[in-house]
Amino acid sequence: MFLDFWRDVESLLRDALDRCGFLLPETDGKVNGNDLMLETSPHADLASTISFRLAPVLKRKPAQIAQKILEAIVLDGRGTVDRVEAMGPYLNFFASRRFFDSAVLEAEGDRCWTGSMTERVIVEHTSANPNGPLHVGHIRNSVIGDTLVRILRRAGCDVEAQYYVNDMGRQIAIVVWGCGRYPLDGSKADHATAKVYIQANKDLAAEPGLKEGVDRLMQLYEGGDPETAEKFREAVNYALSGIEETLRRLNIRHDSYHWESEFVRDGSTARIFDRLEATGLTDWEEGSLQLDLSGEGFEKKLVLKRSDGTSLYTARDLAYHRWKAERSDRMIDVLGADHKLISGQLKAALRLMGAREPEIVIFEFVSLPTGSMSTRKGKFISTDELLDEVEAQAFKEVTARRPEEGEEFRRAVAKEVALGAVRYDVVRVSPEKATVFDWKAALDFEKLSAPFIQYSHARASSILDKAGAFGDFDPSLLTGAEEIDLIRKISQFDLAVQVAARELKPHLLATYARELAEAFNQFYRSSPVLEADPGIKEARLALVKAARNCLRATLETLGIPALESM
RNA sequence: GGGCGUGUAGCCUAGCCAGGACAAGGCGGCAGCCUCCUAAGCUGUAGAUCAAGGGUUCGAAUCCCUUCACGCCCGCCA
Repeated sequence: MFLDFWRDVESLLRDALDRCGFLLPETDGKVNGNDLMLETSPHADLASTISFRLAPVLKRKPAQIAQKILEAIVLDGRGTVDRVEAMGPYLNFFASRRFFDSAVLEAEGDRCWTGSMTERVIVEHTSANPNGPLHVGHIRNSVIGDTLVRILRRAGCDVEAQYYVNDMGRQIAIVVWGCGRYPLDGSKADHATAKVYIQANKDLAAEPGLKEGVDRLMQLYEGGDPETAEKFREAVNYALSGIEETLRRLNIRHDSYHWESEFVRDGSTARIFDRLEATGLTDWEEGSLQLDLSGEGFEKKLVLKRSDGTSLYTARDLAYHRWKAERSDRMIDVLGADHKLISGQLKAALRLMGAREPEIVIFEFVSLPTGSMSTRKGKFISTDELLDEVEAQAFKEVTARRPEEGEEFRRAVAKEVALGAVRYDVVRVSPEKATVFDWKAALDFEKLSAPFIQYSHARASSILDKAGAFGDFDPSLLTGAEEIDLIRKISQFDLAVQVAARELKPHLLATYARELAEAFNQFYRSSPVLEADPGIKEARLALVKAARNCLRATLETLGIPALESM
């Protein structure tokens, strides 16, 4: 849809530039190949500022250049471009009626929501330590990760979502050690694990000599002691079952889980040591194996193996990344800001081995008004707690708005609204922004929120439901400003998905969703559908259906349920 | 101390990477709209020296430098 229009504009503009003999100046960073300086604009469907770029080279005024280019543009009257204007230095391109008509037809037919990307992509996200429940800090990882998975799938990619299970770290050894001292109390698995973990940490802090017991467990596990392995397996699976349950509430599912220990047991971590030693950049210092990354801009050496012979996280992670590289065209890791340095070192080490590097999506932290969260100290708001709270609030809202409905309906709607609200609240903010968790904002269901979008979808569904089947329609009757704005927004779905997928920025799709819902609500207010004259009525019904389909595709891509009624 | 990130109306955020047409939304404030397809909606209005200072440019929220504030990291933790 909109991408077709974009391509048509590009080719018109390129031809015109050729005709004028204007050579495009070298732009230093044309990241997305947009050397024609095209952008969507309030003044046109697409606008180009290319004249500004050409001005210094041609030594002429931008407005004159724009005029010159305009005169060289040849419209054949059959494509998606209707007309071009030069507004001073700006070249404004407008889509044709044919374009809007076909956008309505395609969207109404509901078969136009998948892009043409074909890469195999592995997205690793969440990967929280199985030592407690997901807290509101982890949600950011999970929601950004899952939304990226959905966006890339929508763009056409073959995506596998992976959870990298840390079963070899100290935190887990502490859990296993703690389970030997305290019983799990029968509460939800991840929460029960956290209680043991928190208590074990208190004991360790109070009595430093106890640390030896934990070290011993780690050595036994890395050495492959069967009895110890069984204890770890059990503890990790137990905690993981609770985490999975929470992810399910967030509408998140991983395609596969990969345990760190797999990469020790199959010898691939040992091969990492060999490969890195072969670079000549490693050293044995006091019995530990260290990698010198100063050539890659890292001051401190990276320790790969402890002096007791056990491997460190990064070493195992290197093996995991080599494994992923063999099975994908792209690897994407979603990581918290505290992983910035270590992920830079990981990439550097992969470079040294001649292996492909992952693309890292970093998100900044979510903190509480009282400070940062900590599983170890038991200082966190769990995702379960948040979802329960938001669901309760949503139930109150539904009850106030739809008192006539039965409890089952209101419960079901509250659940979907809460899920949407939480996901949208996380994904609408750009990942590099640190945020402070705010109960009031989390419980607000107004315009800048999922319920706003879900509500638009429900309104559209309700109209279609009341109308029943409708016959032939003529989209060219849709000429009102609100109608055109809505069609334009619908047509831009492919653009929104492509940009979000290319730049790995889920929040762009959140913005698009808000704009789409807004366009629909404005249309809804200004244009009666069921009461409209014959002809207009069918055309508007088709537009409502197109909008409903587009809203549904958008919500689905955000992992938010599209409700028929709320 | 070094590295990375952030700083946009009372509050929360988009725009910044690839500089251009009036700095865009939401919350909160004020004023309107339910004899009409779900008012979780729509319309209008007030509110911003885009942290501060300097520089580059025809043009800077956007690029460069300096300063300040906040966050994260600098472990034989993950």
